[in-house]
Amino acid sequence: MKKKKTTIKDIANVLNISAAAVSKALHNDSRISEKTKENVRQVAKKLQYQPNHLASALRSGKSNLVGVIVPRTNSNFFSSVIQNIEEVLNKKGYSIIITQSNESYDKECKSIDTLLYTQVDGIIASMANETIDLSSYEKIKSKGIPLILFDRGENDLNVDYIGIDDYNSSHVIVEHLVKNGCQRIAHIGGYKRTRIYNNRIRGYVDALKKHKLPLDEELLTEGDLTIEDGRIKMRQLLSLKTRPDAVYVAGDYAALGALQVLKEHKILVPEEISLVGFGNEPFTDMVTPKITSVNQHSAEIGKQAANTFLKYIENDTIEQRLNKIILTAELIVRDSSNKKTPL
Amino acid sequence: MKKKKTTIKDIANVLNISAAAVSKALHNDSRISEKTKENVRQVAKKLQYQPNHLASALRSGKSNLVGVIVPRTNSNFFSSVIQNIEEVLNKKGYSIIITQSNESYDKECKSIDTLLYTQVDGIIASMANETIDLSSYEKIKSKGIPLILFDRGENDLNVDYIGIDDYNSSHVIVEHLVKNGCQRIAHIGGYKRTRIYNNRIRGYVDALKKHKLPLDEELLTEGDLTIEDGRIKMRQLLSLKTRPDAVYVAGDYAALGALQVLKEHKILVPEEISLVGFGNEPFTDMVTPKITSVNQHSAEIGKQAANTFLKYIENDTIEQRLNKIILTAELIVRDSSNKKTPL
DNA sequence: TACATTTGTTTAAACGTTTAAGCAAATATA
DNA sequence: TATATTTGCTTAAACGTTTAAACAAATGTA
Repeated sequence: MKKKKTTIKDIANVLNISAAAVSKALHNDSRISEKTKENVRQVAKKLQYQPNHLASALRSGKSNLVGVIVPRTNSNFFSSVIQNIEEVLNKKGYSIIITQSNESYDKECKSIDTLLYTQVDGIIASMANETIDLSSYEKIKSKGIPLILFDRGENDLNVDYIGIDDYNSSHVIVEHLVKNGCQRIAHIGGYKRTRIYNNRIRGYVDALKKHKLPLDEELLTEGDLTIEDGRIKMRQLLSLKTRPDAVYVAGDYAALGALQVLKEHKILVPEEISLVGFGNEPFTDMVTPKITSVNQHSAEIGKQAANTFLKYIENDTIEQRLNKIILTAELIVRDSSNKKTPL
Repeated sequence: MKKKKTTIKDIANVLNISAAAVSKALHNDSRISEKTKENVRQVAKKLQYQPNHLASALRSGKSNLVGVIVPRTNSNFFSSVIQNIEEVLNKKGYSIIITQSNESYDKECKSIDTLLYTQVDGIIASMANETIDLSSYEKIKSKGIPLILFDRGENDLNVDYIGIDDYNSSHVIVEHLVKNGCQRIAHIGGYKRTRIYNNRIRGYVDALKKHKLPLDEELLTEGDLTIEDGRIKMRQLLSLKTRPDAVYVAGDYAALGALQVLKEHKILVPEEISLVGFGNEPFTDMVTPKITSVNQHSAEIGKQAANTFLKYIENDTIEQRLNKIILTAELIVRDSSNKKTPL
């Protein structure tokens, strides 16, 4: 059933030249005559020659493949990062292999093994929520393969990282809420063990201090930031003796869950409780009221990650080390926190 | 900088046996003694041996890689299909390479070339909206590589296809709207050249006939079904002399755009105009009012696609031919079409 | 004219596996 | 005991490229 594939040798046979000459002709080697090159191109086309990546990668030690690991692809942030990585790398002759960890540590380890096995030339990754043990990532480093982290990183790995300033974003958000007259600001946060969520929490706490607002343990929660998590945490906040007058949620999906609960309780947003999300997912602009959120510059992150990888490829003497590129996030103020009659 | 990678030869040298013996030991060949196998395993572990996929794939002619082509990954439907494909294939030792066409024909061709170049053992694809010329897909077939299409297929390719019954779905939707008292049903459709959208349109037209409803050209539009497209088409419909009393949109994103316009015009949904989407994207359940939509069985489609591929791998004497697996879609009735006082 | 350089090609080895074929030693069979 | 079979390994070729080295022919230089 399997059709015989055309190889470089088949072309060589037709033209009565050596396989080496064909290879060089296809790579536009200066030592091959224009005439031979033209002949090779024609025969290649006629025989529908398709180079065998496995063979060339094996021989040259370069696969021209880059692995990308993301927690999931069905978020706008990640798919936009991926698209931009791909755009930059394709131009330089690289293809990308996308794998999803589904926020699972086990799946992430398997993905890393698969990518190493496939002999990728580099790995660009955003870590799963669950990941604490870094040995899988250390393995990548120990093979001498460039590793670039984005969004979800880890200082201890001592590699490049591209992300936004989470700590500062929290400050900007709290400041915005205070300006709108909020005094009792809650935070539905992610798990502290994930660096970015920890930074958002630290930023939240410090910003409250800065504005001399009470830091109430009850107003600070940790979770996985799914829609359901947002619903649960919001219900929890509503059941407090003194409800918050603003909720800053560390992820848009959870913010959406929170909004659903608020609407179910007929609580006016932002009049009674203001709401701020994080990530600027498209739906934040679609729901009623539109949710204030933070733009994470996914396109820029993708481009920078790809370029960082290319930097190592173009100069393989550079040793990898902790090198953070921190972008300033942008608060997009929408209805959910924009009171008509601010203080 | 590059660390030397451990090969099968390194293990062989340590144990003073041949590389072939090591290879066989690692593959648990029955002709290798338990003792040697154990030794090999230990040394492999100590030297951190990682098999070189390129070499084994080149030699054995099997890459254990399957290419997946989707228009985009940031939709719940596609990312769910992908996740299920991956789940089934991983169990059988296959990894998947995901590529996005971004609905672009050019990008799709490039993706196919990359996948063929990477020597994937099969390709599972959903075609880009733009794609009319099938030569790229013919190329896959001509190489004797199994090709499985899902959601967006094409009869002319004569390969396996897994999808839902679009034609019948339209009937179910129209029936539902009629039962709710709607008489003038519009359809914001996708491009006719894409088979699934064509089927939805045909189903819509035939269902109207069946219920003896007027078929008004003005009520039937074609577009790319983005949010913006939905907004434009909805505005168009509202500007008609006689407005529709129901709108069936062939995609959820466009349905969302349509809903936004309806809300901006303070039109009551479903009281004045009923709305039905397609795809059952999570946000249909999040907006107000919740949008009635059609569940496309993404998980099932993913699993069936993967299993169809495996069928060809397990028995390579089967010739590929047009073989459709059509799943029955499920209408999820929500607020946007559920009138409190139906006929 | 004699030698050096350039041009256009070939030869052969290498990349890291897998695998068919071969072979000696151990074990089974008659 | 002689022969057949099994066990446990080795040898060597192969997969389709790339590339360093070699080399003959053509061209340039003095």
